[in-house]
Formats: sequence, structure tokens, C-alpha cells
Amino acid sequence: MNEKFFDLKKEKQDRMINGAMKVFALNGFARASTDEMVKEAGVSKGLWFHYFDNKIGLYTFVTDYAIKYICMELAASFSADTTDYFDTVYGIEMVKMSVRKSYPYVPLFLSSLDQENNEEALAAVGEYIRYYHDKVAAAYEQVDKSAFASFVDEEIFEQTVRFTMKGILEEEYAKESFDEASYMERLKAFLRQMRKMSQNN
Amino acid sequence: MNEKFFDLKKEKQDRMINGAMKVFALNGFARASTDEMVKEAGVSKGLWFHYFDNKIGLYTFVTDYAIKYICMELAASFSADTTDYFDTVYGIEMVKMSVRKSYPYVPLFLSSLDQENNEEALAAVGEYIRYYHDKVAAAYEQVDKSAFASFVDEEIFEQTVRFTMKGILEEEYAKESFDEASYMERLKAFLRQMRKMSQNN
Amino acid sequence: MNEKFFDLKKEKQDRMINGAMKVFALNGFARASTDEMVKEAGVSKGLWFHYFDNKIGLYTFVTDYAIKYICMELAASFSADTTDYFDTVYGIEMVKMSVRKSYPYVPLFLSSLDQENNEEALAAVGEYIRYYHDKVAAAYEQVDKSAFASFVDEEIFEQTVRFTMKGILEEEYAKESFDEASYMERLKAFLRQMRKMSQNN
Amino acid sequence: MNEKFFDLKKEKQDRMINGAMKVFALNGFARASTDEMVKEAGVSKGLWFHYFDNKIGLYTFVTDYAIKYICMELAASFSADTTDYFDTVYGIEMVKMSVRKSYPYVPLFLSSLDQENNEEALAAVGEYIRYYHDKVAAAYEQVDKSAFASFVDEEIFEQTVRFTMKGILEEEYAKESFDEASYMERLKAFLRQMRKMSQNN
DNA sequence: TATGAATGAGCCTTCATTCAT
DNA sequence: CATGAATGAAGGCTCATTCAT
Repeated sequence: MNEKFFDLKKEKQDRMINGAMKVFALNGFARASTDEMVKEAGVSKGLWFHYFDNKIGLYTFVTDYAIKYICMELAASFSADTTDYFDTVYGIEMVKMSVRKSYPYVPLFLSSLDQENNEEALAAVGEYIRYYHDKVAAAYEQVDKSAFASFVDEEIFEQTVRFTMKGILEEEYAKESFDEASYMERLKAFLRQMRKMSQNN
Repeated sequence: MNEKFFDLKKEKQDRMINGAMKVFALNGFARASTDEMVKEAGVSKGLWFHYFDNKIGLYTFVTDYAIKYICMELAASFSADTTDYFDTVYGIEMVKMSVRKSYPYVPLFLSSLDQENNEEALAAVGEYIRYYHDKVAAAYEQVDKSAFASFVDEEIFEQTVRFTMKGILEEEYAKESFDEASYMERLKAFLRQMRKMSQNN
Repeated sequence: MNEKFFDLKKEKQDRMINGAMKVFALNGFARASTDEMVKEAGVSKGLWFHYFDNKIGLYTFVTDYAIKYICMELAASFSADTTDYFDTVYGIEMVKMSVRKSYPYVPLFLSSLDQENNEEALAAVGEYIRYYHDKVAAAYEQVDKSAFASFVDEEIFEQTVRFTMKGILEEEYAKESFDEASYMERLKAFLRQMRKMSQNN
Repeated sequence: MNEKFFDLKKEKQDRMINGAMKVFALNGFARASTDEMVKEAGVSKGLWFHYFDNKIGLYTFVTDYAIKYICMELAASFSADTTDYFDTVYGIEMVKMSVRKSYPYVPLFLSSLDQENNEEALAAVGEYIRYYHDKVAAAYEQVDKSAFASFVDEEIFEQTVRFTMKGILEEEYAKESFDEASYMERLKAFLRQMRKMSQNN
């Protein structure tokens, strides 16, 4: 990419980033269309290629950007000494919601990365994804799982939480417009119930 | 579509259905490529359009077919008097697995329908999906949820099961080749844990 | 390339070959435009790519075709026992003119190959060019140069003939339409004079 | 063009002229890329269009410049009373080599003009080329051709010299870097032989 | 019925040209 | 004067769809 991209007015940078992120998130790498981004960002087609060598370069950049941004926010506003599992899950999701303020499609985009199946795209972006997963894993490191009842298999439990949250997120994004309040409500209700269920009562 | 499709040799019909279903399931409507189906089914490109006016028509047909087939099997081999929630979930999944014998991609295809975001495709297929959801809902009608602990919100619980099962299914299909044993194992472990968690201990 | 190209009606094959050859000959690889070929051959853009994977594949094919054709004609109608240098030069040029009947741009195209400076194109086609040069060199093998005066350096002489013939050919092709009679006339006059000059008088 | 171009520092003017000339000479009008000139001359893209309305304008200017410069040098350092044909040819070529000191691509650029086949470019530049050809023709005016043997047709002979020299020049420019010594050597050898051949021995 | 040749709209990318700074 | 950001038309290529055989 052309580093001068960062010299653009922040507002234009963000329009471009958001446009690309939205189209990538909704269509995946291969099907994402430059024309759609053009419309979305209100910026000419040629300009994308002035700053990003090609589609894969743009995809790489956007992925890098989203992940760096999330990880930064995670480091900044997620308290590393959270030991409760559900607080951790919730806290991370709050971070995503805060990122949404500037980059509305980051949460969905991150989620879409896990379904990307285009080889070229994966090759370019695999590293970044792993980095992100590691950072998230780190946030779970000091979590104390001793509160879980003995019949709870951690791995299965985590998978349940992961898949369900992904499902809720995607359902909310599928609506006309993402409703943060609704999302947080469903999330909280879900986590509350999972907490109850995972503990000896 | 052209009804004469059903005059074709059953084996050819199925090759075409499976080819289309696979490509649609793995790529979604918009990204699914005619050429890939041609290769997959070993049937000329012209024939597809001879029987199905266009891509949307084919998508509609395949959706209709998959859903009709599943619902038939459900009616045939799913005992309607199952009252246990988890037995119901498991039973339905067994039906899907049995359909897999003839139509290997039906389970993934059905799952993929929920993430379809192409407007045209959704417009054409929405009705069918709703019909399918209704049929499945019906299977849950006589389920007795009194065994659930009081802190379990049914809707949230069902959503958890639905999303997690979807996640597991997709992960298994993402493997080199779908491993039914592995899938059933994960499924059972998951359901076992959910049962435990949902009951007063 | 797709071998089925050869199943097309010969007339269509030739229209495509001639169209491509003309545009390549006049513009070089990089600047040759698919659209122009489309117009030239009266065949849709998609069809080119149905038979040839990409531009370089088409270029390779056309080069191969032109060279194979010329070499065939050379083998068929050029008498291998010509020992006179000028008869050899003239004979080869007659072969080119005979090829022109079916493929009007072969002579210019072959000439253009030597000025190609696109790396990718050269990499794809270098082998063929060398093969062609070898075949032509072979035709000169049994030429008897003893008639040349002692002050004639063969290498310089041959270079003179080569460059001048190339120049004449290109000048003739630059005209509205290639005039074979005019070309042969200039050629003969040139060779006659070179013969005279190269011999002790 | 914008006459203020000449108010630029001479060194910058020359960088631009040389950059344009090189790229035009190596690629022809149509294939010459603005970006390449930008890199070659180290001058911003906008500036080219500030002084030269468009590509054609730049091409016209460069052609005019090269031809004016050559003709000036010809007038200045080519002795008009040379009567020997070969001395004339050689003298003109020496002039080109002297121009190369300031404008390394002038010789190749002038040569490339003869193969330009872009209509628009030719229309814009035809006049200049004719002017140049006239000036060169003038240098041959007082040449004494009586030394030529009777069997030498002047026109054919001149064409031979012209095309061969063009060929040699282009071959030398195709090398990594133009080697003036090598060029002059080949040239002299060629002319020496042509002299011998054209005279009664 | 069945094929695959043929088409053209649309996609990613390049490039001459314009324009705000 | 000078820059390079910005544009959009055009180029190579893909893909759903049509059609002659």
C-alpha cells in the first residue's frame, strides 16, 4: 500500500475504510465489488488503486487495520485483571461496540474473517487473524474457571458461547440497521443464563 | 423451471441437484459459479438453463427440493411423540444425517440459507425458508420443557442450541471431508452438557 | 489454450488468427488491444478467452502458429539444394509471400517478433523464435559463398541484407494496403544490386 | 505547449526532455507511459501537463526539439562541402553521436519516428519529420556519386545504407547501455564494405 | 434431449488527464 | 511553480445466459 493514505483527511480515510470493511464483511473477499465500495465511500474507483496496489492489498490493509484497532482498544480499555469468565466475554464485546462508533462494520468484519474461504485472501491475512486470536486468548488467560460446575466441559462451553455470540451478532447486522441496544440486551440475557446454567445451583 | 426435469434419469437429476447444492452451500448464491456446477455434476452448461430458467430459478428449485425432502423425511422417520427436548434436537439432526446419504450437502445448504444476504435470492426463497422453520417448530410443539430449571429462558436456550449446532456443522463441513462420526460425537457431547446445565442439579 | 479451437470452422479460426496477428504485429504485445481484435475478427471478446486463457496465451498460440506454418511451407516449397545465396534469400521471401495468401500479416508479425520488448511476452515466446531462426539458418547452410569477392565480410553482408529487407517489408506494410507486386519488385532490385556489388566485376 | 517551459532551469528542462524522449523512443507514442516519464525525470506528473497540454503535445514538442537540435548541430558542425558519400553518412552519424552527449536518446528517438504507426501521433508530427528528412537530404545534395560503379542504383543503395544503419543503431540501443565505441566500429566496418562494393574493383 | 460455442455486461486494474493546494 | 490526489474511460478477463446444432 501507499503510506500516503494516512495523509488524507481522517474523515476520508475512514469513509474508505468503512466502505471497504462493509462490502468485504457482507460479501467476503471474492464477491466484494470495487464498484460497491466506490458508491459506499463516495470516492472514485481509481483512488483505491492509487493507495492500495490491488484488491488483496486493500483486504490486507483493512484486516490489519481492524485488528490493530481492536487490539489497541482491548489493551486500553479492557481491564486485564478481570477474572470472571462472563465479565471477560462481555468486556470484550463492549470493546467491539466502542470500536463500532468509529468503524461500524468492524465487529461483523472480524466475524466474517472466520468464514473467508478464498485461498489468496487467507494466505494474505492468515497471520493477522492468528495474531488477533492470540490477543483474545490472552484476555482469557487469567480467567478463573473454578466457579464452573464439575459437569461443565470448558471447551464445549466456550464453543457454545463463541458460536452463539457470533450468531446473535450476525442476526443483528442482518437487520435494516444494527441496533446496539438490542444487541447488548440479547448478549446480556444470554450470558446471564449461561452463567446460571454453568454454576451449581 | 421445466417440469420435464423429473423425466431425467434419477441418477442424473441427483447429480445435478447435488452439484448445485454443493456449490451454493459453499459459496452462497451470488458467488456460486455455473462452471463449477458443470464440473461437479458432469452435465453441460446448456442443460442447466434448459431446465431452470436462470440461476435464481435453480436456486429456488434446489431450496424447494432440499426443504421438501427434509420435511418428508421428518414426517416419515421422526417420531412425533418425542417429548424430550434434547431427543428432539438429536432426532432432527439424525434425519439430516440420513438425508446426507442421498444428498450430501443438504445439511450445509439448509444452514447456509440463514446467511444468504443476496436480496434477489432472499426474495425468491424466503417463503420456503419460513415453511421449513415452521415445520421444524412443529416438531418442537409437543416437547415438554418442564424439566428445564426455572432460570432457563426457553427462547434464549433454543437460540443457543441452534447457533452452536450450526457452528459445529459448518466447522465439520469445512474439513477435508465431512466426518459424520465426528459430527455426531461433538453434537452428543454438546447436547449432554446442555441438558445437564439446564436442569436443577 | 483450448484445443477445441481447431474444431471451429476453418474460416472462423483464420479470422481470429488473422485478427490477432494483425493487431499484435502493428502494436506489439503490450499495446495490442483485445477490443481491436474483436472488431478485426468480428468475434465476441468472450470467445477469445474461451479458447485462449489470456492475452499471453493468445500471443503464444499465434506465434507458434505463424512459425509452424512458415516452417512447413519452407520445408514443402523451398528447394533445399539451392546453393546461391540470393536465390535462397529470394526463395524464403517467396515462401512468406505465399503464406500471406492465407495469413496476410505473417510476414510483418514475424518481423515484429524481433522488436518485442515485453518481458513476459519474450519469456513465453523466446523458444519459438529461436526455433524459427534455426530453421531459417538451416536453409542457408548449403549456400555457397565462394562467389563473394574477397573484400566482402559475410557477417556484415548478411546483416545488411537482413536489415534492408526488414526495412522494405515494414515500409510496404505501412502503406494503405500491402502491395505484393511492389514489394517483390523492390526486393528483386535490391538483391540484383547486392549480387552485382558482392562479386568481382 | 506553454512557452514558460523555457524559463525552467536548463537542467530540469533537459531532465524532462530526456525522460520523455527515452520513454517515447523505447515504447512508441501509444505505449509510452506518463508514470514512467515521471520516474525517469523525477518531476511531478502535474508539471508535464502544466507545460504540455497532453501526451500528443508533449510528443510534438519532443519531436520538434530533437529535430531542431539535430538540424542545428548539422548546420554547425557538419561541413557542407563534403562531397564523398560515405564521409557524409559518417559525418551525419557523428553529429548524432555528439548530440547524444546532451540528449542520449535523440538518435534512437529519431529512428523510432519512422516506425510510429499511431495515427494521431503521425498527424501531429508528420510535418516535422518531413522537415528533418529534407535537411538530411540537403546534406547529400553536393555529394558526388560519380565514384559509384555503373551498376549501382543510387536510390536502392541509399535505402540499403539507411535501413542497415537504423538496424545497427537499434541493436546497439537494445543492449544494456549504448556503447558508442561499438556502434562507431560497426558503422565504419559497414561503410567501408559498402564503399568497396559500390566501386569498380 | 444435450452440448458447448458464443455473447456481453460487469469486474479488477491501468492510465492519461484534471485540479485543489 | 509544483505536487500528487483524484477522476473516469478503457483494457484484460470472468461469468451468467443464449442459441445453433
